[in-house]
This record gives sequence, structure tokens and C-alpha cells, in this order.
Amino acid sequence: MVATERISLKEQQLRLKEAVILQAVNGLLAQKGYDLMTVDQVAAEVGIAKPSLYKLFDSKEALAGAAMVRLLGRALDVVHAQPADAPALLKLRALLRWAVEEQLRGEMPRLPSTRSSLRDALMRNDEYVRRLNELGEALSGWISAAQQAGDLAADLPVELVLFILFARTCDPVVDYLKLGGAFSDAEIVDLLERSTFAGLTGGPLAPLPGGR
Amino acid sequence: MVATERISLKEQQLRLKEAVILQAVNGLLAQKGYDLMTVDQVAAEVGIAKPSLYKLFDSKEALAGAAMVRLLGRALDVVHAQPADAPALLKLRALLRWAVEEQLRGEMPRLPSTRSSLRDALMRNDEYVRRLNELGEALSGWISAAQQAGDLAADLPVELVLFILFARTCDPVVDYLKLGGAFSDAEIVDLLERSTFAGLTGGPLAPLPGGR
DNA sequence: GTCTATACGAGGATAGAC
DNA sequence: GTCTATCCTCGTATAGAC
Repeated sequence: MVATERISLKEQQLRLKEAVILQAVNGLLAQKGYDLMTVDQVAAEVGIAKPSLYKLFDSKEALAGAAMVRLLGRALDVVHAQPADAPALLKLRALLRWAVEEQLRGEMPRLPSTRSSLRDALMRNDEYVRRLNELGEALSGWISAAQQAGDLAADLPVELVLFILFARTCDPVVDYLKLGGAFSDAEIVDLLERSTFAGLTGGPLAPLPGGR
Repeated sequence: MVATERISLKEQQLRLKEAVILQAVNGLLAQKGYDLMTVDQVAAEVGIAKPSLYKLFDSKEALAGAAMVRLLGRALDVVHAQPADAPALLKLRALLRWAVEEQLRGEMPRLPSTRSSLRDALMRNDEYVRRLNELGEALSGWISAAQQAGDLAADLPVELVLFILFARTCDPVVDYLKLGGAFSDAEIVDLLERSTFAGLTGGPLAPLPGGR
């Protein structure tokens, strides 16, 4: 049916344009953060005019929200890519490593951490909340499992471990180390992983299987 | 001499007003962060008009800079208050606990972590840079000493430990735990201290002397 | 359905009265 | 030496032409 094919083609073009826009937003959020990112910059980077952006996204907040939904989607992809039978601790470590690598690649969007209008807007974004809950529940399950396996301190609240993992995704330590220039990206990933799980007093972690 | 006393009195009044202003700026920076803090809010909170603020401070950046200089001064006070003969690890732990308590009291200013014009302005603030270096050198000494005493992992770069301690002063985990409401302030301090030094896999830390 | 051109508000900074 | 009233820039958002 020609009509549906046309619609499908338009749909595809639309999705493609949205993807390009969200990629640009993602990069700008990673580079400058929400407050310093301007809609003009997004439009310039994509190569379209500002009003065309506002046809697809209602506001700057909606733009950032869509970028965060995309980020959570990528995180969930990484979660689902973990082998189901792998030890929970290894899955948590792999996720942390991915998050640090994203930061080093400059593809981890930064939001204002303090209470802002953006935070409220995100919490009103159903898809964002849904994915955030899904991610939180998956990680909480892994955390409990790792504790029962004796690989994580069993007397730490699951909540705390979850918050710490989330917080490491925007840890300024990564930027500091990168700016310092004394370490390679691979070394930074290892240092963040080790200091998060073993702390400042513990020794090196057991190497990950697969030789990474 | 009357003239000098008059000048001294004016000086004192000026210092007092500056102190009140900086306290207000400090609170607003802690509550909203630099970008969301407006100069109007500062003026309103102090109870003076905006032009009076601009008589004392050249710009919003200068205002934030002075607040950060004040913060570094308080941090250095805590550093100097540590007994010189105490184990270095205990001094580091005490400083971290102080930083978390400041956050819980809502008195730890938040700056935009990413690259911003403010960061450049701070680096051009001589007094800020001087105090930051002084603090960094004091802590680096403690870190090396703790490593030689076998209380910190000796194979971690001093730089990394220093950055991690700095980063914990604006760790969103504190906010998350506070908002969650499941823990008392004292518990939050303990959890942050433990997770920083022992990580997620390590057991409880040895209690601090003095029964805190 | 994309752009030019503009309205509108917010916030940093200042002139000038008292 | 403090306030009222104002300016100017910038950034979000939109109306209207093509």
C-alpha cells in the first residue's frame, strides 16, 4: 500500500532527524551542561533553524528530557547485554566502566545536580521516569545478589550503593584526571572502578574476565 | 588618634557587612548553585539594594569567588585544627566528615563542575588559587604519610586520592540520601566516610578516637 | 515545512537623585 | 553611600513570509 509506505518513509525521516538532533543535544549537554547549552547552538550544530527545532520539541526542557531518555535507553542496552549468568559484581563493574568511558568520550550529558526546574520537568516525563525505575530495579537486583554472594559489603544499604553508582556517572574526578593529562583513558577507567569498589584503602580488584 | 579610630571603625563595619553578604552568598550557592543564584536574591537576603552590592563586589563572579575564598579559609581552619601528631588517615577522615557535614547543613557552595566562565574567573583570583594550593599541598602531605603508614593503598596516585576527596565535597549522593529521608545526618556522614575509604566491598572502618 | 524577523522576559550592571 | 529607576544583553519562544 503506497499510502502507508509514504507514511513509513516520512516516519523514518522524522526518526532520523530526531536522532541527529538528540545526538547533538547529547554532545552539548556533555560539553557544557544544561544551563550553558543554548537552543541556538543546537540548531546551529544540526544545521536547521530554531523554529524547526521547536516544531519537534516543545521546549528546551523537552529537548534535554528526550536526550536523557535516550541516555537511559543506552544504559538499559548495556544492562541487557550483560550475560544473565555472570556474577552480579562483574555486571555492576561493567556498567560503571561503561559510564566512565562515556564520560571520557564526552557523551555523558550533565544536568544541574541541585534542585532546578529541569529536575521537576524530568520527573513529569513519563518515559524518563519509567526507564529510570527500570534501571534502578535492575541494578538493585544485582546489588542484592552481589551482597548475597559476598562480593559486596552486605551491611551497606542497597539504596546507598545504587546512589553511588548513579553519582559516579557525573563524577568530576573523571574530568580532573582527564585534564591533568597524567593518565590514559584506560588507566582512568581502572582507577575509577577500583576506587569506587575497593575505596582508598583497599588493594587492586580482581581482573575482569575477558582480559579488558 | 581619633582619625585612625574612625577609619578602624569604618573598616570594621565594612568587614561586618562583607561577612553578612558572603554568608548569604554561601547559603544561596549551597541551595541553588551558581547559575540559578541571582544577584537580586543576594541583595534581598542581605536587605540592601543591588547597587550597594556592586559597590563592594565588581560582579557576580567576584561575589562567588569571595564566597569560595571564604570556604577555602574554613577548610584550612579545619586542617590546622587537626593535631599534628595524629595519624594522617584520621586527619583525612576528619576532613571528609567535616565536608559532608557542611553539605548536610546546607553550607557547602556548589559551582558548575563543567567548564564555565566562572572556572576561569576563579583561576584568575589570586587569593583563591593561593588557598587552593595550600589546601592541596597539606592534603597531599597527609595522603603520602597515610600511604607510608600502610593506611591507604600505596599504589594509588596521590593526585587521584586528592581529587576524590575534593569531589566528595559536592557529591550528589549526600543530597540523594538526605532527600530519601531513610537516614539520619550522622548515619549519612558515616556511610559517606566508609564508602569513600573502604569502597563498596570493604567492611566498616575502625571507629574514630573520641567516640564520634 | 523551513526560515527571517521579532516579541518577551530575566537577569546582570549602572546612572543619577537624595 | 544608599536606593529608584533604567539599560542592555541574551536566550526562549513564536508569528508570518516563502
